[in-house]
Amino acid sequence: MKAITTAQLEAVGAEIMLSNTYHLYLQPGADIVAENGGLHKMIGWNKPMLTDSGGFQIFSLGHGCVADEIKGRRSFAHTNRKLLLKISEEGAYFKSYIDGHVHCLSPEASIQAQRKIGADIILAFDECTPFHVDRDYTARSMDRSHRWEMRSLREFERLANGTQAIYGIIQGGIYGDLRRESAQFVSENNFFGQAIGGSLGGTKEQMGEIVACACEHIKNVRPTHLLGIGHMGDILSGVKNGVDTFDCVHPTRLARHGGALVDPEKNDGREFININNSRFTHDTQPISDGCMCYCCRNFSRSYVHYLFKAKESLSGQLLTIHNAHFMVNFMERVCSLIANSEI
RNA sequence: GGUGGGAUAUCCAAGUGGCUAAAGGAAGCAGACUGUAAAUCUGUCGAGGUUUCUCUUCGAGCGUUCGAAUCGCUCUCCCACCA
Repeated sequence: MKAITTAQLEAVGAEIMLSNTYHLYLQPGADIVAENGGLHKMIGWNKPMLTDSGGFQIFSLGHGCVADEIKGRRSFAHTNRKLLLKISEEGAYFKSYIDGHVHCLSPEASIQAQRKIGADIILAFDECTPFHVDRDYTARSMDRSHRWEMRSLREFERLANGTQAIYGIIQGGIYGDLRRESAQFVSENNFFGQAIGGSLGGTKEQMGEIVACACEHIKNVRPTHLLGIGHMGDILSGVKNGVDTFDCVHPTRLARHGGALVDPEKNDGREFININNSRFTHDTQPISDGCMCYCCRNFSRSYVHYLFKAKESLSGQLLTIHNAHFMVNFMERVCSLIANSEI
């Protein structure tokens, strides 16, 4: 988690953290994490943790920014360098963006790295299928992901020490029948839970349909995770379809860029305010009225605005605390709505 | 007192006769951000008008030229060095 300490995260009420196998694999390396006693110990986080398999990052190298692909947008960054070299049955060959060395991340290599990192929940290695790809490719990619997931499961069972659980991943892109097939595949195999991944379409409406379709065909009562989704409306929509957990860079990245999450009902439907805006220069109110986070209890919009204008690193830290608190609080409200049968 | 260098839009700074309302930064203003190569990226950025348009601008003034931020003269102010 960028711009925030684990102590601050705990204070905010966060219960679980997602970490990134791909980045830890390249730097500092899974062995270094293991030498530090595992990731929990290394970063001082005594609560649950999951790791992504690295699939998303590797395939973002081949298609520009996958976040853009998922949304059907053209990527605007990292487009010049082709770092994804080859996808074979064995795994994905790619060049390190750090030093140019060629690596192959296979299901076995990903699981081995995740074993060393030591998160409580790990993910099977899959191919994150992009948006700008035809049905035929999506189908073949899904089949390969299924084979990779089975290899992930076997490697996981081979290395199992009783402290980790593994999720399968539902692929299938924007095609309902493929999503159904993939959901059935994951349900029928011995995963602890399942995550919904890959392209979720070009619009929020399409994303809602795809998630609903995937959830509909899950044939068990295991936990379901929706990968990479974190706007409030999308979370609510996912929850209504039966999704249990989410992960997303949005709250923390937004924070570092000056975006503070707020109640849309009090802000013309907008989910955040841009604290950089000049209208906050003299605004001595807290970011979010009534918010109990460290930032809102102590500081004004005017002060945070000034910190951003002055490019103080504390600026991103304060808003990251606020946004993290805001999301935890939001999910607590969602939980109580479920408890009261209101959704 | 002498010699040399300089003065460009909010700031820094290119530009030495027409392609210059004037490169490039910064600041300012706004936008984007959904399994994090993002403390990043994009747009805008003299004043007006809906576009091809008009007006004002490169220290000040006068001049040369069809045409000047760019050439000449005078002045003002800064900087360096020598007395």
